[in-house]
Amino acid sequence: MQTVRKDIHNSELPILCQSCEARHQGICGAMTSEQLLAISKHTRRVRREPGQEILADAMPIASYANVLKGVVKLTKVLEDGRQQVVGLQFAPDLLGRPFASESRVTAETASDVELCMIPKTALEALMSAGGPVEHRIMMQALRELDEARDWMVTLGRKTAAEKVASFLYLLATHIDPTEETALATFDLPLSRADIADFLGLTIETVSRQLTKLKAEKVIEIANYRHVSINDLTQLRLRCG
Amino acid sequence: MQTVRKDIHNSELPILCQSCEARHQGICGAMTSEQLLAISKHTRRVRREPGQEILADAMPIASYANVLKGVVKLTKVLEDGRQQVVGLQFAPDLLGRPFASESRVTAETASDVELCMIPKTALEALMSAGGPVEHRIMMQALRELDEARDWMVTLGRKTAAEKVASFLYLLATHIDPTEETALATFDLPLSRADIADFLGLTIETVSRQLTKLKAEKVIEIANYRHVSINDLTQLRLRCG
DNA sequence: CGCCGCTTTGATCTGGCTCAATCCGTGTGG
DNA sequence: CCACACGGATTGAGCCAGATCAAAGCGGCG
Repeated sequence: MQTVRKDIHNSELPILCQSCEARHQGICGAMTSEQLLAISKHTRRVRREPGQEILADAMPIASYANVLKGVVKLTKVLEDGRQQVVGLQFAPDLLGRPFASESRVTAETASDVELCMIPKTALEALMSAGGPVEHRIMMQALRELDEARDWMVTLGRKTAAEKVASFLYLLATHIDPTEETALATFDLPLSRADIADFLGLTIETVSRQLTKLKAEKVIEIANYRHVSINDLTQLRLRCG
Repeated sequence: MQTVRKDIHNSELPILCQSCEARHQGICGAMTSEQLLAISKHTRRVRREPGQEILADAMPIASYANVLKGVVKLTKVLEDGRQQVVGLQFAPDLLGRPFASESRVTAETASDVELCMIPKTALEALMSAGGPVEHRIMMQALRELDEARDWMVTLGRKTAAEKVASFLYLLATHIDPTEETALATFDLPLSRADIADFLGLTIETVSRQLTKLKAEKVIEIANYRHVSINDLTQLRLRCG
């Protein structure tokens, strides 16, 4: 699956960075080999199980983190406990709010996740240089803004059936960072409760809509988690 | 109302920029007087009535624009015509998607609006320098991302009553760029239809919730447009 | 095997939508 | 100056998509 890509500078690169997805599309792709070598002395690769908190809302951020594998959900809660997932981060997204002392969201692992932790000071030193690294981070922020606004349409104006279809379509097109086209089969990285919180629905409604898509042969689900998309065009059509 | 603020460099500044809000909090605040003088030769101050399109979705962007006065709504539509307002821009926000050839949203004036049009090439030249101007634009993008995610909670998890209260609270705290505290009285810059599209509700529901807030003495409305907030704490409490 | 947590399925309820009538402020023409 | 028409806003009645409440089903793990 994960093969080491050709890179003319591989010989000068830290071993761990050589096969790293972030080296290509992620922010590390904007660094010179010298910068990469320097920062790699401070980074730390970690693995997290589902349901672990990475950043807490309104808490100081000690580290940024590159998502290397798996899915991280960004959530917000109301005082009374109502929750909304406000974004999903896939490899090779950078986690952490640049230029803010505290996070504005809670970031939690949804699936098994691999992260590359980057100390706040180390990354901010690279950013303040104001070169290609800051630019790459800005591009990610702008992309996230576009995605957030797309999702606002889903939350505000789509039916439950359209919401669930949109969610499956989003996963199919985002879950594999190396793949350009939509994936026909994958494991759901989110529980029904997480999906409900992402779509602004209840668990029961999500379940019923999935059952409906299954009954209509658009998708198949095995073991509650493993999804196969039989008809991607049909799915796209149902996104509203 | 609008007074000329003290600025030690005023004498070197273009006349039009001297009393301009964007000179202070907006992107122009990040420019040197030389840059400001240079770019001011290309900018053009325009006035627009409500309901005018400034940027069209999926269309090339000819110009960026600084909002100097009034409110601009950013909208997206589904094929079947369902519409969602995905953001409101107040002075001194910059309008236009940086580093994209086309807009991802439609921008339309909601109220009477004053804009400072900046040709695409002129602003992008300043940005590619990568200095404080790009940084200031990045800060705006990050703030807009925070706001979009806050609004996702409103769209996905709040009741109609909470949505309307949140909308009024948002206006009270954003409509006047010079004022730090919330405004107790202002004119609604959006029609009931626009408000409904912002909140993911229908016109009728918005109207009923406003009537309810009026009946409960939290607000007053004159002429359908002029709002007075009697009890800001009460309003805040009703935001969920 | 038996418990536990997640998911599905069923029955009922309700907040917000739909459809329809009316109101009201504004602009227009007589 | 008034009569009238028009577009946005309000109000009312009834309905339905999705929420809520409740009861199984199922898979994984000790």
